[in-house]
Amino acid sequence: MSKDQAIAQLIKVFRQYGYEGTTLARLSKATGLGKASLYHYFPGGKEEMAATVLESANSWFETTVLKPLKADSEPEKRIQAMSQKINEFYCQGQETCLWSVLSVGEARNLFNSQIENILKIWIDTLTQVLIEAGVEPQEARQRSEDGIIQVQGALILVRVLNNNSPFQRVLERLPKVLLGELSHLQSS
Amino acid sequence: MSKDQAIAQLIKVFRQYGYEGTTLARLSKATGLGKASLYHYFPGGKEEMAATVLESANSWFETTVLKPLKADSEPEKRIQAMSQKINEFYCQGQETCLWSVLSVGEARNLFNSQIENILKIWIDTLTQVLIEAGVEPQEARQRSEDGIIQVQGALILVRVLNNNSPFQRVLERLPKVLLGELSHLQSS
DNA sequence: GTCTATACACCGATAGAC
DNA sequence: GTCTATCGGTGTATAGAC
Repeated sequence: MSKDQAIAQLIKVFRQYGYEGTTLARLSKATGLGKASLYHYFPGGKEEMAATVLESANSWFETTVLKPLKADSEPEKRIQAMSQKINEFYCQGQETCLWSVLSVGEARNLFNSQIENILKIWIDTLTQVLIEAGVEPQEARQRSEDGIIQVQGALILVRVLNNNSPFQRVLERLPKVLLGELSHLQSS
Repeated sequence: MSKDQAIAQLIKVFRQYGYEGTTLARLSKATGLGKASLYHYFPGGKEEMAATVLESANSWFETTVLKPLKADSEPEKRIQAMSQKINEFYCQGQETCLWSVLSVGEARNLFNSQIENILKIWIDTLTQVLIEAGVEPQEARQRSEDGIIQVQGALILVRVLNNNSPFQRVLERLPKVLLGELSHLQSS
């Protein structure tokens, strides 16, 4: 198993159990590697594994979700592309958000600056698209934050209710919410 | 220190660290009681402490947040009262939601049914108020879910960005969002 | 690179004195 | 009720054979 293949398995464990709930035994079982083998790939141990997994997720997010936002097509198209990729990123809402689970407890001290960075980049990128679509800058920023709020909140509801339809609903209307076609959330 | 006073301290630890990140050492430090004293109050150990804390939070939520929703005043007033109490419940957004942290990892197996119950009651109660306010039943349910989604999502954004203004904004407009005064989220 | 074996700290939990 | 002392188990991490 290559390092990249291992990372793909590790991320599932951190997502499901959070940082403190993730044990080397679970990581070992998920990858099929012994503990000592994990330390061969990640000499820094659990903390390095989490950091690597987070870096990998952020990188995937930037290239797959954010890059299409900076494309040269109409803002509407870009936002729809983003919504689709978000759906993939969270596996139709069935997967917990790595960022939200790594922002609690001790993990917060270790990783929150990385998470804060990527989230701010997301907000900024989305804001820029909305501005290009003709939305006032301040309003654009609020709507961007609101869109992300809805995605994150829906993930929690899905997890608790064991039903991913709220997530699907949020994603489907996300373009309209952002572009204001529902006259939604105008600071009014 | 009485048992109720102890519970008030325990809840802070579980909120901050989640279930697996909460250790008896931290619970002991937060309450000022030795581990053995904690076992005197909670013979079932950490699991019983978490269950008690969750039960206490749910009870507070039902009497403080949900009861006003069933009052005999206008729906608008009731919803505004709810928003105020939610603000208290989450300490102006500075406190993590106990439900969301107890719905990950192993804690999910132990507590999610309790959390699912209280969340469904919240949705149902809110839906009923909106129906009384003249909203169509299906639309009322969706808006109720959306309101809760926004509260939960805002809490995550606040935690990651170290800035509680998204939470304040969500709470301020919550009545309008629910009552549809922003023509918000009509299934259109 | 992967394994078994192991070191050492901390975990949840208990015993028993006071 | 609260404490100190301690148990068995598990946590992270390492050593060393292959």
